[in-house]
Amino acid sequence: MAGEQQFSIGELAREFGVTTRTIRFYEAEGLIRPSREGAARSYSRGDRSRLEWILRGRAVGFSLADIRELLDLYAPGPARRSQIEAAAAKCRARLKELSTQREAIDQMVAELEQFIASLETQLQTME
Amino acid sequence: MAGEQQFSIGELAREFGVTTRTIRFYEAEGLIRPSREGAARSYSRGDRSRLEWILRGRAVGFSLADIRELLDLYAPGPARRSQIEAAAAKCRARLKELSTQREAIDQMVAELEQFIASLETQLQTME
DNA sequence: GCAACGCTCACGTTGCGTCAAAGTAA
DNA sequence: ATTACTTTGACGCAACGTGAGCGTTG
Repeated sequence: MAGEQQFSIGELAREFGVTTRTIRFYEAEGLIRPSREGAARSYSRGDRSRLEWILRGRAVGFSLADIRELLDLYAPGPARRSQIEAAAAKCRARLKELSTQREAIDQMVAELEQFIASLETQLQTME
Repeated sequence: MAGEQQFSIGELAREFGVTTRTIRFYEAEGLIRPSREGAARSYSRGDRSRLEWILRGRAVGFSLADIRELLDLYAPGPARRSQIEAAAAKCRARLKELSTQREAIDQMVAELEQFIASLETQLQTME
């Protein structure tokens, strides 16, 4: 029964494209609790998927505080209904922010294209 | 010829939904240079639209350093041909980044919607 | 014996928030 | 005289980056 695969911090960092500093920071913030082999951190599969989850949360723009809250949904056994509803509300709020961001990007694209055009006509009139 | 409208820092803050601290911070970073009426800052229409531009840049995720660079492109100058061409190149680079960002946002939206759906089915199975 | 990896401080950075203490205008 | 607005510090915070200086493992 020695089939329990463990990972070093460097392996996880390479796999997920973050620095070891980031992973240690999440531990200092109480988001992961890897075991130790001597002084070195040793990550189980559970730890690994927990980290993956954190990074996905980060990728959609959640703060670490948000992520901690969402992680707690799956931690203490049965999540309460009110917790789940709160989580869904947060997600919907984030969706709204994202659509605002999209609009800003579209505006910015239009402006940059206009600006480029004006630069090009400037080049035309120079010669 | 006294038709030049000026704005207070508070007016701009309210209009654009930011704090006065934010606006002063941008000034400290050299992004805006309002005139003064006594000790108080006084913003011209030019200053106002400059601020608007900064905020839109911020909304699409540019760093203040990025924004400063882009603002410098708009700034009136001797405008040599090579400079204009460099500016256009930078703008096109930004455009590429923006389309990448849009894709990232679309992905986030999709993931968040999925996650919300999973939360809702959880609520269903609770009762 | 040395490179590659790990560890723990600990200070630096960005983009503001959030007071404090004080001046000014209606 | 009170209220609303402004000013300049100056410290706090999130989420890490970036070393320093050291131990350990192949």
